[in-house]
Amino acid sequence: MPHKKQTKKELIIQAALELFALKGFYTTTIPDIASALKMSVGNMYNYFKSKDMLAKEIIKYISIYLGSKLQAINEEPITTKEKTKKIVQMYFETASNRPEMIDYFLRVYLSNREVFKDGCEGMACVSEFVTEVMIYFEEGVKSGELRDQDFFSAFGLFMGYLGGMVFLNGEKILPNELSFYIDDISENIYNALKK
Amino acid sequence: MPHKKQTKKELIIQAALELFALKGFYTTTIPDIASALKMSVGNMYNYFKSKDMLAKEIIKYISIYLGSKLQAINEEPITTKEKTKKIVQMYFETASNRPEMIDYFLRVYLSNREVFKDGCEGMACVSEFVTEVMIYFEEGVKSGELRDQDFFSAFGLFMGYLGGMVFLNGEKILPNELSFYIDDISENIYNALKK
Amino acid sequence: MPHKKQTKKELIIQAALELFALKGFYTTTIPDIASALKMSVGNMYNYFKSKDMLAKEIIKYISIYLGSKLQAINEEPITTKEKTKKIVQMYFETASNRPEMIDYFLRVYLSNREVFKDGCEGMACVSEFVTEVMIYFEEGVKSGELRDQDFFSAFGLFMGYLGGMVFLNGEKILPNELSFYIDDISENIYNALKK
Amino acid sequence: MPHKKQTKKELIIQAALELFALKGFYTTTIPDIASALKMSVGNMYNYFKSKDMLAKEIIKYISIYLGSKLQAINEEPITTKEKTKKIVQMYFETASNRPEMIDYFLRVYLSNREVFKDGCEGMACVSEFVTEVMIYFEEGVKSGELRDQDFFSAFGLFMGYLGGMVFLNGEKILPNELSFYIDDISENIYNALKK
DNA sequence: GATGAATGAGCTTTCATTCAT
DNA sequence: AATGAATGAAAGCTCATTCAT
Repeated sequence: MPHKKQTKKELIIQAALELFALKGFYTTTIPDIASALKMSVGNMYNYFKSKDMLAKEIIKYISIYLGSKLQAINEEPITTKEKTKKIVQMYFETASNRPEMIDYFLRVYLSNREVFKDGCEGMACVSEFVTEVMIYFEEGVKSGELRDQDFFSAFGLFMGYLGGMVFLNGEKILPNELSFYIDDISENIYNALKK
Repeated sequence: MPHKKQTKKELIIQAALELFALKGFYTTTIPDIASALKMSVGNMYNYFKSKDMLAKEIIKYISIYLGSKLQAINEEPITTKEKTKKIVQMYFETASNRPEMIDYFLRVYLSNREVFKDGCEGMACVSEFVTEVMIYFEEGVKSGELRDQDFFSAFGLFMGYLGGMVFLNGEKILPNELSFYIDDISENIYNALKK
Repeated sequence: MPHKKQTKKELIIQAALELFALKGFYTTTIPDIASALKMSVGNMYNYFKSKDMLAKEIIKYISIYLGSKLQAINEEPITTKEKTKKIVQMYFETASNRPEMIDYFLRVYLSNREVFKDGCEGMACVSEFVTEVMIYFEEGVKSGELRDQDFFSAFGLFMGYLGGMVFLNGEKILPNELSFYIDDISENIYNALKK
Repeated sequence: MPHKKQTKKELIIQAALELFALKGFYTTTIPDIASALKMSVGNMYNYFKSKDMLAKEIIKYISIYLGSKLQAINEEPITTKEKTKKIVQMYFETASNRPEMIDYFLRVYLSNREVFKDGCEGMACVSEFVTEVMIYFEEGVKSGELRDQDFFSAFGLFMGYLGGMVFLNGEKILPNELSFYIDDISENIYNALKK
């Protein structure tokens, strides 16, 4: 029954994702995850070779999830300015509805180099996501809306900015909800990138 | 000899800062730090109550260090546009010359909530730094150069952007050195914040 | 189908024998054996009650195998001196052609007392083999060729010597192949035992 | 206090040696050893890097112990025939008084290849012992008492024979005490090796 | 007979912290 | 202030065995 196995693997990914994002990679133990799933520790290892491998599968999972959301926006017949806002909106919505996704990205993936060293070189484990940002940017340049600057500078702005805001929100030091900032921020970003 | 104690405390902070930034908080052990200092493990505990307390002292130390650099820029009689560039420059220079400072900020402080939970609520442990960003921003607004938007939105942009670039640089996926991007980035930021 | 069951049981014994001899009893897992046989772990347990029981059945199997080889030699109408050489020859041939047999004997059976404690007391699990050595010895005494010493002293010489040589060969520290030593060794043994 | 550390290391070696010899390498746990010493598990690791390393240090210790006993015999101004008997005697006395030494050799070292693979290649970890056997043999040849056969053939005889007897004794299937066989066995060996 | 997911006890090893010296 | 041996809880991971299908 390969389908059932797939299903259980995803259950594990989901539970581990939430715990890693909430408590951190090193402070979440395999028994923590197993008991959240009412599953035995030993059985966890029938689905993942090691804690590190699990962490890597999770970031892939997130990359695919966010990448597909971005792809949908990229495919809409709208201006780059409108896409910019939609992306910010999507990012903040994800941060609200599935905060573990963004938190994992920021707090587990970006911060524990040693875990992702082997197997996630460069952006190998987040390629689906990065690719879509690249498409957004290149189409904006092609259509004449965006300045043709170095992609990584633009990428750093976009992702750093959004990540920074989500972080501040997580620290509960933003006076308003994330959604409150959507207009300001997408305008800031667009202003920074436009021709 | 309280002076000498202060000195040794700083030596510990410096060594721990480097190791935590390089290897991560959980993968750096107290014996690691002690042996880097050719000091006994037991003696370390004469200067710090616990590994967590050491981590908190380090972030304070960084906050004061970066805060004073920012203060110097804030006090210069130049336009906000010029300040913006100088801040970007200073940040990237720090990232080049003392990478452990920025890395610690990004990879230890921002990512290990559980460690800083008690004692660093809100921005308590980085107040010196945040205060100077606030001053930069408020003076820019007062002088009429910057739009009077929510401070945290501006802060998130500034810090998220710069942090994102340093992260990309650390991952060795930037095609150029950080200094290459100073103009682009300070322009992007200024464009995003200006009136 | 009791016959088919016997067959599969022997397949398991053969595979387990090879793996135990090669990798050791404790470092060979039941899944190792099962996957070598392309059989499920659960099904293995339809044929053997436990890993220990499997180990015991294997040593019996080896005892019967070697015992029958010895019996054939014992039944030949030749002198004890000639038999001695034939036994050495047979032992070394087995060590060359089916090294797992001798290795299992030396490295699994002789070394893991705790496994064979219950059920293989004394020489219970190698009786077929020991019995034939006994016959060889007693006939040699009866015929006047061998000195009538304590059987176990003779047995220890014979088996210890051969085992020691096979061990040295396995360690790859013998400068020559085992067959090179057949004459020397059978002469040494015969000299030691003769009247 | 390096002396104290040395002392404790030897205590650990002695306790581990006994337990490994008695219960086997894999069935003896580090907690077993620690509690036999009334020492904490963690502290054990201040003296040995791993269970495997401990096993390797033990075999070295035994090699040195037996080597020095052999050396004393080798240095006596007696015939090779007399030395032969003394060696058998010494070996059996050790097997009686410190059975863990011989048992470890036979049941742990000889049988768990995988443990000693790295660091004990060839006879690297038993060189002290083997060297003395070599000296015994070569001097016997030089003095004209022993036949000049391949050393390893002689070594296999000697050690295999003695090991086999100790094994049979351990299995409690020898009708007499080991010492009972000293004359028989040393005569057998001498007859086998003499010119 | 056959499967392989599931269990859970138990292993080796690590490490923050303490404390006698 | 300084040492580093000692502690012991807890981690990641393994594997013989079971059992629902």
